[in-house]
Amino acid sequence: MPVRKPQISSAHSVTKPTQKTIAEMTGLAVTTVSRALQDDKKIAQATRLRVSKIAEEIGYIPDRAAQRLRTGKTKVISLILDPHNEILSFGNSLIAGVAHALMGTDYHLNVTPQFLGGDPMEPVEHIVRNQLADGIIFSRTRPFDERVRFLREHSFPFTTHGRTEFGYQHSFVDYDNEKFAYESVLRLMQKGRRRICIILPPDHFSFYQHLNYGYKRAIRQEGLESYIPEGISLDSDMPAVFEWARQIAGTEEAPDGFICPGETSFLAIANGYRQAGKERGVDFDAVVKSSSQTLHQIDPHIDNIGEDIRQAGILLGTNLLKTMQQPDGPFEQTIQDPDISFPPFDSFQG
Amino acid sequence: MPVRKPQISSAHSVTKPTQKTIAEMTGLAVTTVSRALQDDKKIAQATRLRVSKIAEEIGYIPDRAAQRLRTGKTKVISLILDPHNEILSFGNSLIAGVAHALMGTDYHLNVTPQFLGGDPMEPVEHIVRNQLADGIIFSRTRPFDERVRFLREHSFPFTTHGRTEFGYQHSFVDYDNEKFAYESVLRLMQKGRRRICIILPPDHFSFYQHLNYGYKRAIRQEGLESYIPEGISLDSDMPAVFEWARQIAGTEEAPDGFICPGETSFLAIANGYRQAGKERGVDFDAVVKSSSQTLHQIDPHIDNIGEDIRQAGILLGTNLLKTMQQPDGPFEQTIQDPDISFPPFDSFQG
DNA sequence: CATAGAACTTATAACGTTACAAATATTAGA
DNA sequence: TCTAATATTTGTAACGTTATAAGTTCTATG
Repeated sequence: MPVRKPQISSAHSVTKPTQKTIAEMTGLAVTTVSRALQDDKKIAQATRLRVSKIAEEIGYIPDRAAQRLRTGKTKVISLILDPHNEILSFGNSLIAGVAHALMGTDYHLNVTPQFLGGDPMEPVEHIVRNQLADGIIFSRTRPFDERVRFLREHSFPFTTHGRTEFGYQHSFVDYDNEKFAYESVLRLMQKGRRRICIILPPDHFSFYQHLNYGYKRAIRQEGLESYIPEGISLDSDMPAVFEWARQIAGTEEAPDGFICPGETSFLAIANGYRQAGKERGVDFDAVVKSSSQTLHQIDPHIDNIGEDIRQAGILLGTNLLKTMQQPDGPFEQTIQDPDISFPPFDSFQG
Repeated sequence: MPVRKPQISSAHSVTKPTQKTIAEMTGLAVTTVSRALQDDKKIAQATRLRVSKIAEEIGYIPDRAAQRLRTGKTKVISLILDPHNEILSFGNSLIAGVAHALMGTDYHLNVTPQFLGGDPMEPVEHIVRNQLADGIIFSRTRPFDERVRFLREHSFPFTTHGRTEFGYQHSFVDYDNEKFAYESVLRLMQKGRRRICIILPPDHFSFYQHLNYGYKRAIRQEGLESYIPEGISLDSDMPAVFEWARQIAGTEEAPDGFICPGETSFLAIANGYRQAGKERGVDFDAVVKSSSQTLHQIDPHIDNIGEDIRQAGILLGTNLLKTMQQPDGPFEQTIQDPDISFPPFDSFQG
């Protein structure tokens, strides 16, 4: 006689618990459960307590798809990341920071890759059109950033890493690149350098302006020579920078001081000069911007100015949350101060 | 004879178009529209064509929340990323690769940060419990990886970057670290190095075994000295590695050859040795594993063995898609070959 | 003790999609 | 021409949640 094997649905019920489950267990209506879970004050406190306790017990987890379908809220923050390598681990740090800010909230972090050289509008439009997030964070703003305009027009919450020059305001976190460049010039001059070169980002970015201004101001003020290489930017391929540095190192016009707003350009230049037989500390010096975890930790003798990108991520996350909670509230705007911690040096070095 | 007027909604309707919109425009039932959009052969080809044409015209985009609520499918692939910096731009490259593989499909990429030092099970459990994705990709497997076991038990589609040693099979992409280590030893020996040191990852990772085995095999074969530093791993802080290198460089037992399966350890060691007055190419040599875009491009004289992480991402993406389409299909397993391209060197260098 | 108001609960409908079963239209075969 | 089979379309219900409006019960006040 064939025996039908008993369906052993283990101790725990097979189907995942919903509000309906809780409603059946408590004898309440689903609506009441829903509102109790939202901690609606119109529901008796005793009920709210009872419901949340049972929810906890049976491991109830709200269905995000259903919530989203009903409310239109995705509970997702989208971080648009382009894989430039100006600062090593820029992406990692920013992700870590935003994720940290979102911990404890019911928001999820979604990282959308922005392909280098691709249309920066594309991911933004995609997210807005497909309702993929409730808020957007992006970086590398331009003075009149199309994305900012688009998101404003659609009243879509966002925060940026970097400033714009629109008449209206929006929430942002930026780094004081002007000060970075200014202080860098002074430091190099202090080391006796006169021909100081700065590697700038492509000129359509906002921080191009800031770096350039700080640099020029210090150069003029100190009566130094300005040197901005043609055809080389922060986004140039490393080999291109390397090759450029190697070639210029042997010429009359070779700079003896470099401002590198990112580790990669520094590495490329230092190597190029070395190939040409020139050593850092002897023939040239450099000030490098890096995030806390990298370069200056392995070479304490590098003149480093820090940009705390993880902290920027945290600020961006919390600011965006604020903006989403009260869309008409004040705009949170932070400009991070450069972390200057130069190693001591003997100004009369032999 | 009364003719049903086609609903002419104003030029641009204000509300976003749904299947209902299309149904009203065509006079079809919503069900028919739904099935036509799925290209169901039971629907007349003419109808399918008409529907898809209109859908295109009015910019219809299926509501993912509704689809998910109904079907249980999220159409999301989750990439779990831990922010180690063994290889610079590991994260960026992997993201770029997976995103590339997903292009053209209707799957979205979702990057879940795995906090360094956090429980590796946590993000996996979170995703499975909350139904946050249809498939998972994660890296840095362990021989008997809990995540693999968990996902298998839940019949949840996944692919890994790295192998495991379970009896059963699963889809993965891995790098031939054994060969990398082996070839690295040979290269260093070829350069006259005898005390060859390797920086290994923490020993619970699968690729610890592979690296270690390849290294040991070559060391034994060539009758060289093995040197594995205590307390230093690929995940050690850069300052710790730097400090260790600086100190050992001055001692009797200082290695003269280094195998660095990642750029950061190389940078730290090279700087440590330099601080101690020892130069690469003179007092020691190193073989570095890096992904295509970084180190060896700015210093062509570094002995580099490449790991194409972007390509790994592409494979992971496509393999996972395959696995999800046919859960009982064969497991795709790829082991990437190290890209060895040493610069020429004069073996009798003066 | 009646009653207004507060406190609390609930039924209904809807978000947009798709699975299922049922209905209708079309074609082929006798 | 009628029937059977096939091709195509449709109505209904449901996924899990929440907003709205409509209940119900309780409490305080006169």
